[in-house]
Parts: sequence; C-alpha cells; structure tokens
Amino acid sequence: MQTDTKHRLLNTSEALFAERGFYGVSIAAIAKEMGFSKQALLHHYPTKEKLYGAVLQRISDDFLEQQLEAEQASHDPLKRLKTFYLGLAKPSPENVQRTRLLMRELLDNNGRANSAENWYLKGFLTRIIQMVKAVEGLSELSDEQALITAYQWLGAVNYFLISPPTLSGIFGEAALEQMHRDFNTQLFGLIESGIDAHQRK
Amino acid sequence: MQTDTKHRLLNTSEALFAERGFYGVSIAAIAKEMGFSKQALLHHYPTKEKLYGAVLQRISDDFLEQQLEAEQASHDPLKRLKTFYLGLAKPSPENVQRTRLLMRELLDNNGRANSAENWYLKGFLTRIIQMVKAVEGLSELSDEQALITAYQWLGAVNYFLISPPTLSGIFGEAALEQMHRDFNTQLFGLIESGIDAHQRK
DNA sequence: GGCTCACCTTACCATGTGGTAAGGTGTCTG
DNA sequence: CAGACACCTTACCACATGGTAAGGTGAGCC
Repeated sequence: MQTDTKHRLLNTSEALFAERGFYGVSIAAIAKEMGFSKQALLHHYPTKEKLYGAVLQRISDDFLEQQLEAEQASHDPLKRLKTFYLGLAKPSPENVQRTRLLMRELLDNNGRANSAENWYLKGFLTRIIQMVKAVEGLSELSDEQALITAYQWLGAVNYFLISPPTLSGIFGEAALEQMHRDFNTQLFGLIESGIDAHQRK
Repeated sequence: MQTDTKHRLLNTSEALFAERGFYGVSIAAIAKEMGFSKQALLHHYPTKEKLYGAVLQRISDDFLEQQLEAEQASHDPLKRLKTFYLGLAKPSPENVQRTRLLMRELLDNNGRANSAENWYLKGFLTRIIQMVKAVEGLSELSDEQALITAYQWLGAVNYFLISPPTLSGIFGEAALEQMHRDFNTQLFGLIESGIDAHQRK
C-alpha cells in the first residue's frame, strides 16, 4: 500500500473514530471522507475491526517512541516524570484526538474481549511504574502503589483533555483559557506533592 | 406511566447505554431486555434521544441530591470535601455504571450540540467550586483555580472507576484489588497536598 | 352502556450497515 | 509480451436500524 494513502487513511479514520466512536462511524463515511469508494477501503483493510486495530496499533507505536524520548530527556527522574506528563497534557489537536480515542477504547473494551488491544497499555503502564519508582526515595513502593500514583495523574490529565467542549459550553471560552494556563502548574503541584507524600513515610 | 415500569425502563436503558454507548445500543435491544416490543418503548419515549435524555436527567437529579447530602454531613469543609470525593470514588456497580455513561457523554457531546445536557454538570461543578473555596485559606482562589483543582481530583477518580476491566486484564485481579485498597488513601493524600499547596502561597 | 386513554401488539418501511462478487486499469517484472 | 498484483470501480445482498401506521385490550369515568 502506498504509504501516503495509508497515512491519510489512518489519519482520517483516527479522527472519525475519536470523534464519534467505533459504532458511530461507518466505513462508508470514512471512505467518503477519503474521496474513494467503500470497497477501496475494504481493499486496504478487509474489515472494520482490522482498520480500527491498525489505528490503535499506530498510536501504540508512537506512544512507545514518545516515552523512550522522554526517558532520555534528563537524568533527574523527577524532572523526567514532569516533562513526560507535560507532554501527555499538551492540548494539541492530535494529542486531544488520541486521548479521546483511547478513552473510548477504555470504555468499550469492557464488552468485547479484545484483550490484544490492551497490550499497548501494558507496556506504557509498566514503563510508567518504573519511572515513578526511579524517583529518589520511592524505590520501596510496591508496583501497585506506584501505579495508583501514576494513574491518578494520568486520570487528571486525560479527563481534562477531553473536557474543553463541555467546559467552554458551561463556563465560556475565556474561563477555559484561564484553566489551561493554570493546569500545568497545578499538575506539577500534584506530582510534587504526590511524590512528597510517599517520601515522607 | 406506571412508576415501576418507568424505573425499570430507565434502569435497563442506563445500564445498556453505559455499557455500549448511545450508538452501540438499539431501542430494539432495550425493549427486548425489558420483555416487550420496540413499540411499547416508543410509546413511553417517542424517540431514542428522548429516552437517553431522560436517563441523563435522572442521573442529574440524583447527583444534586447526593451533593446536598454530602454538604450537610460535616461542618469541616475539608472533611466534607473528602467524604464527597469518597462517595464519588465508591466502586459500586451503580456508581461505575453512571461514571461510564457520563464519561461517554463527555466524549460525545462534542459533536451534537446538546448543550442542554450540559447543565447537569454546571450545577454540579459550580457547587464543587464553592466546596473548595470554603476550605480554610482557599477563599482567595479564583473560580478557575478552584475548578482546576477539583477537576483534577475528579479526573483521577473517574478515570480509575472506568479502568478495572482493562487493568485486571493487564495486571490481574489480585493487583487490581490491591489498587482498590490503596486508592482511597492516596486520593486523600492527593486532596490534602493539593489543598496544602494552595494554602502555602 | 359508551368514551377516553394508557399501554401494548404486529406489519411495514426507507435508510444505512458491513461485507461479497466480479471486473477494470495501470505498473512493475519475468 | 504475458502475467501478477496493487488499487480502484459498480452492483448487489442480508440484515439491523429508528420510526410510522393501525389496531387491540382493559381499566377508569360519565
């Protein structure tokens, strides 16, 4: 497959799946957006699930790459953790889109037993656990404790990332911008004090 | 409408919508679960949207009630805040189900302009802002700062609530139970240190 | 008795769904 | 030149979708 077409297809699929969810998007709609017929799409990916899987796979790959980059950014584990979460919290359209998609995935894979799709999260999470435990004085934490800590931060970040449409609807665009400005500093506070609480014990 | 039937209908609708999302559930499926025909359902709610709206409305009402109860539970604002979030984080099936549904709503109401459905969140959030600012030394916070703080906790709680299926798939049932045991104490730590960070300034 | 009305039924319909079948066109390779 | 193959097309299909139409039953009310 032409890599250009492939990229475009995965891009538009990702955008639509993120926006309306797996059930909310038809392959016909994706094909239309691509400017060719439904069967052209089915030529590239024989089923809707396969296409969806490819979208997830690409995200997974990019995620790993991103994480490895962050790990090389600094020698100070705390600093590394902060820049990593800062990257996750970046409200760029691409980042928001993927967060939306992964959030949907988290909700949907309850029913369908697509355990295979969970592995992208496994690598991601186990690597985060290591990042947390690498911080000074936190090596004694159990994996579960470290994971909870990291997971709470993750929740704070991801939940906020998917909220702007609703928040701006309720409080207005100006308030939302103010929130965006405050978010990162408060996130750092969250991380620092979380670390602090563990270290004090 | 018979209140018993109404309750049952809203219950099953809520469960199915929470599980598979608005697009993932057909009114025929709900009717079948209820044991009567699709048209019996359409007799009670003329469109799928109306039914969905009624489900959201009921949740909204219950939410308000819950919140008012929590506000009368204690005279200490910090304690009130903690018990309130403890209630939100309770992993009861009912609570998990509603969290799932509201999370989906947060994702979906990006596209469709159902701003009306957002008001349930407006009351909820403004009331939380007041709860945060009621804490000693936090009255000077801007609404946005207070909201961010509360929102990060909210994200931590809600994200974890929808994760068990995935987390147990990855790390196993035992690890998940351990996480549940640790979650609340770490949540309190999160709240306390968040408050602390504001007070120190 | 006759009326309304809440609550339910079966029949039906236009539209959209994921997917199959079969075929066409160009490009690259032996 | 022949064949393979990537990439696209139109036609078609069985099925599920949300919703309409029309009618039936029983309880309450005048």
